[in-house]
Amino acid sequence: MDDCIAAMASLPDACVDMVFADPPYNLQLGGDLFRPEGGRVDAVDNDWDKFDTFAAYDAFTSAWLAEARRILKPSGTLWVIGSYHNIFRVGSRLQDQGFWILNDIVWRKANPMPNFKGTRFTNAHETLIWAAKGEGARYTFNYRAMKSLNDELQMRSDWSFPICGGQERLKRGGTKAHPTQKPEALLYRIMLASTNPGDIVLDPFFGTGTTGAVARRLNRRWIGIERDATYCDVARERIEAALPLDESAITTMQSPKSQPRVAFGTLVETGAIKPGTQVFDTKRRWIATVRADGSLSHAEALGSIHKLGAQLQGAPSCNGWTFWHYDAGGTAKPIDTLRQTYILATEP
Amino acid sequence: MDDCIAAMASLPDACVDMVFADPPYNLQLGGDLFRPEGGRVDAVDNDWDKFDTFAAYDAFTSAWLAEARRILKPSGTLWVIGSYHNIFRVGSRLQDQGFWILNDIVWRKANPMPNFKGTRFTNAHETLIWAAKGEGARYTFNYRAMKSLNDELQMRSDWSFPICGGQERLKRGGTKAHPTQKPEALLYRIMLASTNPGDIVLDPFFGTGTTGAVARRLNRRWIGIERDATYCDVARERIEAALPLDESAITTMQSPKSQPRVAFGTLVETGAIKPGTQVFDTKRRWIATVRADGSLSHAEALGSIHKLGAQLQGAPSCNGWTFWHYDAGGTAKPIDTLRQTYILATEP
DNA sequence: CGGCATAGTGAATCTGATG
DNA sequence: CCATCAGATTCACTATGCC
Repeated sequence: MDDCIAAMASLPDACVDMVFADPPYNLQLGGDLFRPEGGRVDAVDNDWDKFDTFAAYDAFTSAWLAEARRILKPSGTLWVIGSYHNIFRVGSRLQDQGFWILNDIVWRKANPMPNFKGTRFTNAHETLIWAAKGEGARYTFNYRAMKSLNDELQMRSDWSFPICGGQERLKRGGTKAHPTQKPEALLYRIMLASTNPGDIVLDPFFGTGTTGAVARRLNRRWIGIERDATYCDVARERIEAALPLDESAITTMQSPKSQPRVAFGTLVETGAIKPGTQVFDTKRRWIATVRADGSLSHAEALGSIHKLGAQLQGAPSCNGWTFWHYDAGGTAKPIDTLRQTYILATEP
Repeated sequence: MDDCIAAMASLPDACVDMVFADPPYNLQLGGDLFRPEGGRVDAVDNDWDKFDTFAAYDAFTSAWLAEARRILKPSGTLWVIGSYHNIFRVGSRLQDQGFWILNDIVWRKANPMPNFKGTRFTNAHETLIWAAKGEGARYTFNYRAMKSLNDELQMRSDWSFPICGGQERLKRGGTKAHPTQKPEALLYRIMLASTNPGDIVLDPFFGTGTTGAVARRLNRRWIGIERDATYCDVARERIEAALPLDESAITTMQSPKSQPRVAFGTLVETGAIKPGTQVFDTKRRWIATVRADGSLSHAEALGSIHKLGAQLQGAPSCNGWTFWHYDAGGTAKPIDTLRQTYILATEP
């Protein structure tokens, strides 16, 4: 239970892998929170007052963003959720601070509250920003896990989830415990996409602890900052009840990138494919010969499986593992098959 | 043909009913990007999208927004479209100038370009901001027309349209006449929602004149500002050919209602089925385990509900929804039951 | 003329490890 | 810092051409 800026300030540099933030955006509520030190302008004019309010909100935003950026590891990422009231201000400030936006994500609400007066479009979505610590920074994106979640199609930037209600909605004395409780499904996808098991996730506006509950289920570590004691109580109770998922269920589809790398030369050395063997592309436009050092030759041309494939096609690059095939008892198989067999045989 | 700020400056105060702006996005692209099959992506590399710094982009944004606000009637509204590269900066500046945001609208693209390298989520939407001239200003919103367009349900803030292609995409010498032509359906909905017949619509970044063509069809007057002479030529030709639509054509402008597609992963995320749950076929020949990313595992085999079902049976394909079952209090039910329940619970 | 295979394309901040 | 190289990576839709 603490003010989020002060609490983050007490943490060391570069200590967390991900920050998820659901900052307040009701400009009236807790107005004094957003006042910059001594900057109160005694205004009567509405426009001036509004400017003052934006300036105060911006100062608050910049302050917590700066702390969040400081405590993020170089490879860490930031997630912020908001609506049109505040998201443009937040997005602009985080760009100013050097954060590098990776995606903006739209959460489409399956069952939003209607616009009762019929004066605008039904507000049926909220916006999330996903940002790395800076341009060119490395970051975690579990591409294969996301693709798997979406029936083997790339996960898009628009996500559909119902709003938080029913059993999931936490109550206190018959009424909702928190006005803007986020669905666990949203945090589930966020953490599965951009963190690994054991990573540390920090939420500076913890509320009733959705971030903590999902982190526990997915075997991530978490830090929650919340200054309202009642919310803290609700969160504690809830997270204790959240059961971690079994290790085997948490493992996700891995990208080939994270598999051990095997050189084609190793397959030649171990006898999986013999020097002198002929390899070819699917349409048999080119036939090349495997050499003792793991290179391929075709007429005068010579190079690695990738380089030769690219050169012959006149392409900028080529994945030799899937381009070149060998004859396996009458049927053509990509040489990648040999690599997979080798990996399976040598894995402990 | 003119610079947009100078051209707007030559107009009197409060003379237009609506401004639609599709400003440069400031994409900040790096080097060439190649597709997996080898082709090169034809990127937006035009000079008009190049800005040295955020500060330069912001100054440009504030300048054209100020002119747009000046020439708007008190009851007029502004529409701006952008992506995460620029929309937060634009939104923040327009709020600073006193514009009052009415909605942010998400254009969900039915057929976006994929993320070829698998490094981020597929960028599948763009964002529009709809704003009145100030807080409390009167404005036009044709609530009934929008509700009617949407099968008698309130129009939501997320709109689905295909990107502009096919016959609609304007060509010049065999290639696209403009790199970022917007679909007419988008402008159609915007004008139908927020203007009346005879109103004046101004577009400071006219391009190939989508705004003008739709305005003519809907019997609105228009002003287009464009400094590129070639774009102007294309626009003139196009608008001359644009004929007012009859009723039957209007109904075809609506996007076809797409069948709700639910990924198995969504059921895992929303807790409808938990990671670690065991699923099996009717004859219980195979038992598989649900994993956190919505894939199934069975011994060494691993894949989507469809892929794994096909693989185990040695079949070319398999409908995993009806093949796999779960234990529902003693009786086996196909996992499709869960999907149907989810659709019923979340469809508006 | 239809069906099917192949090719092309769209506002994109699009690799990572090693030397 | 840069250069080099292994090797991973795509969805929906339109247009064209062949049979």
